[in-house]
Amino acid sequence: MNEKNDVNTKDALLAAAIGVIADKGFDAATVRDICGRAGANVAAVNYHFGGKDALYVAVLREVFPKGEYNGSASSSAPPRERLHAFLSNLASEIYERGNGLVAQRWAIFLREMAKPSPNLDFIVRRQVQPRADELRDIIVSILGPDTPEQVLAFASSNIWALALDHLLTQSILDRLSPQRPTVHGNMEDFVNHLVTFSLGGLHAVKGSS
Amino acid sequence: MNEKNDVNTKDALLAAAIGVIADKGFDAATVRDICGRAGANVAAVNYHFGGKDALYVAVLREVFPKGEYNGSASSSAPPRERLHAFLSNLASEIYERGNGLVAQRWAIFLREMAKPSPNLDFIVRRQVQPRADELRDIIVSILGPDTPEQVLAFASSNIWALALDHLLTQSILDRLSPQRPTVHGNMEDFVNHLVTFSLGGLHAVKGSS
DNA sequence: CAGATATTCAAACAAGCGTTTAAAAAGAGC
DNA sequence: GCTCTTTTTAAACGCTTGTTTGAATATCTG
Repeated sequence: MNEKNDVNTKDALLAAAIGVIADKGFDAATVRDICGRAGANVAAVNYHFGGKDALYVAVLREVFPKGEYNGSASSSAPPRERLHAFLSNLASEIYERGNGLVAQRWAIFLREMAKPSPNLDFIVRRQVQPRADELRDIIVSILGPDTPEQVLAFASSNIWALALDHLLTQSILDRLSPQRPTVHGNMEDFVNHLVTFSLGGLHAVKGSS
Repeated sequence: MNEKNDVNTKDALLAAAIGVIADKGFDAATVRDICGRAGANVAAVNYHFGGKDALYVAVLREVFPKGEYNGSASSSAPPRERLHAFLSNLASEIYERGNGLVAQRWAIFLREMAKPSPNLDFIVRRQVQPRADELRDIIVSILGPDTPEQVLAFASSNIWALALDHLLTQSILDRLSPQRPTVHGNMEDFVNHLVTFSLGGLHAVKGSS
């Protein structure tokens, strides 16, 4: 059967694939590169996973585990605190340094967002849906239950955009103002700014509807 | 020399390349596809441009012409009006329907943002810089000249993120809430919402600094 | 018209891709 | 220790990519 070296090779392939795909994206990642990093033969991917596409699916199941996200704060907490917990949690994940699994998760998510594959549905279900549900709940608790659907949709998009911001525009900002203050060194400032800006925007929208 | 058929073929190649690259991105675009659409031979790209990379440079020079952007509103107008003009102009460009040059411009910009090439510097200089300068000026006129640099940088990023939002997250939103109200049909609502939300956020940030 | 130049074309090239093959190596069960 | 199954391996396959080639065609020049 399969016990010792099998598991090692298969796991090594999976780990290598996560790294390469997070770095270069699925299209640019080559089977030879992945097998090279895993110390395995070129044919290993096909033997253990059945092909490059199937390996990608296995990678996504590993990187986006089911039912991992459980919310940022108690739903009974005051709205401002809930929003702060939500944004703080999101920001610390997105802007985390290093090559940990969380960073790779958002890197893969970003690439799928820019160039969707059939697997984006899966990623959205695992990664975005629970957070989006929570955010919507927080917004309703701020704007009130009678908020028009369109305002709710716009506001949700707005706060998502604010949180994802640097993830998406980092390449631009590097070229636009290379000496700008980094987010990493001012994470607390950044999150507080986000909360203040978001709440200001939400209240303004609430008053005008 | 080159007068009739040369110009025709060269222009046809350029037009075809713009379309294909805006659709699929530079990497996924093949010279055979481009030449096919242009009704030219496979060797035409190398003959007229010297290679695929050089063709891409020519495409970018065509799509991002120099000195095209002249600002959205008079700098003497009231801040709210300037911000409205700025966001309205940006939104109408980004969310414009059809395959016009403006739509292709933002499509190429999005792909470069997600996967930067050495040419992103050029695009930023032509496409982003003038708008970013104007936006910064508008924000200063709202927050005041003594605003800390960090707040200014954060606020600029925030409003850029709000404007680019749907361009970046459209693929997500399609999967998250397929029946959401479209932006295209409510452009005026959307822009007004953006202005209100942004001003609310800015004033909140101003008060807390 | 002739001759030089510019352009098009079918074909081939080298390199890289994911995948397949068949034999060698390693391990499991008795 | 021997047999059967699982895993690894080097080599090759078929395909697509961007690019090159050299001959054929078109265009311009004097």
